[in-house]
Amino acid sequence: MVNEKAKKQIRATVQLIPSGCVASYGQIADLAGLPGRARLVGKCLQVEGTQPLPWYRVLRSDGKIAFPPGSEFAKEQRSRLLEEGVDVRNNRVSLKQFGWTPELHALLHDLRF
DNA sequence: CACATGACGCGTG
DNA sequence: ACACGCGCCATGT
Repeated sequence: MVNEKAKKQIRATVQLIPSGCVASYGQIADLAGLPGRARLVGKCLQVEGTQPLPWYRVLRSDGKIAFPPGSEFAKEQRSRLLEEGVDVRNNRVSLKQFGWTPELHALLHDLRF
C-alpha cells in the first residue's frame, strides 16, 4: 500500500491526536505533509488499523463517523470516543469538539518532521 | 488500458 | 439535510 514514507508519516500524525480530541482525515493528511490525500489516510488506517493507533479519533471533516451507522466498526468507534469523554450523537461529533484549536494545530505543524 | 470502488473533501444547488 | 460533480489515489476487475 502506498509508499512506506507516506505510511509512516500518517501513523506518526494519527498518534499525535490527544486523548479526548478528534481530527479529520483531511487534517491528518495535511499535517502528514500529504495535502489533498484524505482517502490515503483512510486506506492506511484500514490496513494498519490493528496496530496501536487511535484510529477511532479520526472522523470525516463534517464530524461524522465514516462507517455505516449501526455497523460494528461504527459502534466500536462510538464507544471508544465516549470513553474519552467525546460526545457522539447520531453518528457524529459536534464540530465544536474537534479539539484542534489553532494553537494546537500550529504546534503540531511546527513539530512536524 | 478502461472502469469501478472506497474509513475523503469541497463547492454548488 | 440531501444530492451531484470533481479532484485525489490505491486496488481490483
